Amino acid sequence: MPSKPNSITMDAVYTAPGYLFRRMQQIAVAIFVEECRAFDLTPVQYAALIAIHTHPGIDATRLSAVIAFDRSTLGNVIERLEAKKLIERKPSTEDKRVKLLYLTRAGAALLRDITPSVDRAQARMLQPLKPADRKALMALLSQLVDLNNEASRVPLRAEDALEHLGKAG
Amino acid sequence: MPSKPNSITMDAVYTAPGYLFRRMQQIAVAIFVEECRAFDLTPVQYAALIAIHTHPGIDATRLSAVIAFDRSTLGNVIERLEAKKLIERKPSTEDKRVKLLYLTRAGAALLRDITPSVDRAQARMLQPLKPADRKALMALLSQLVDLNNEASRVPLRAEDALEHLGKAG
DNA sequence: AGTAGATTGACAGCATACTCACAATGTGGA
DNA sequence: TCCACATTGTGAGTATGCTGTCAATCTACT
Repeated sequence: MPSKPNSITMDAVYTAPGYLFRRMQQIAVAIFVEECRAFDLTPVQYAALIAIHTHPGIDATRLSAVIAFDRSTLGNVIERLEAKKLIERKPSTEDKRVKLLYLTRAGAALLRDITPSVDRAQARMLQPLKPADRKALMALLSQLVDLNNEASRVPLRAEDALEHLGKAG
Repeated sequence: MPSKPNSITMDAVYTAPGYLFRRMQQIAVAIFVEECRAFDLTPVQYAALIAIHTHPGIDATRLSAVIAFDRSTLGNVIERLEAKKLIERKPSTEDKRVKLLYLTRAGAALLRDITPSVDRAQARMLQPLKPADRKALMALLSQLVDLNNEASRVPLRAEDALEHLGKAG
């Protein structure tokens, strides 16, 4: 079924990098949610919990840099995590604008319990590929994400997380 | 900077396939929007326009299958495209439930004019990689998306688009 | 013919993901 | 000191992306 020359076809969509990235993200989220259904946690909420666990007492702005997540959106995510009693917000004594984030005991427990499900989800995403191809894909994608970091609206700033250590009480 | 054994660190996030897919999608959308700012068109709206151009008279349900896009969301996308006068909705004479989708003259013109910008955006997404690596990444990702098609909530059904041909007036 | 079940588009609701704007607060330079 | 500027959290607004449900309609089976 040859297409007319000069005509726009669906190939312009199906073979475009952007389309493949969108599809893969869709698939990844679907697999994550399915595997973690029992815990009622989204991929973003999981990333936020991990970051707060790794950097107790981090504030929202720094958290957004650490997980490359828009600050406005993060506000809602934090609200939901707080409503589920997985994290706590405590005002900083040094800066009245800042609210520091901590895992609750329930949050820490959930993080421990959900790990096997998350690992299963991550494995499932790559499962259809041969092991060597999985490694190759991850290597290329890591590179590309790193090299394109500044192109996104919210670049990843992993080192930002360390700043609060000098200030915290 | 060694981490404690048994402790959960940010590596659990940064090296996870799901996180890389999310980051890459974020970056891809940012680049697309930036390149196509003059046309005020999102990646999803672009995909929908291409699909309607390729399959004039398609209905919303089949369109959602052709671009692997959730039907509920697609309703809003169609509304916005209609508001911008890029597409038209005409009731089907054969099935009173169905509304058939067509590009307007303005929609066709925009599709023609935006193509260079879209191509530039797609190229920019992969630019940081060496040409051979770009090909390798796209090949692996195409494979993975295809093999994982059923895992997503809205699997791609490219062949669905052909069904309306037998029915249309 | 008539009805059970499927399909279609629409709607409500939740969760990302971004824009811009704003008040409260903090910081550094004149 | 005081004032311009930056930062922090928050809010409104838009756009995906999903879950449901619903009425209208169509199809297939009896």
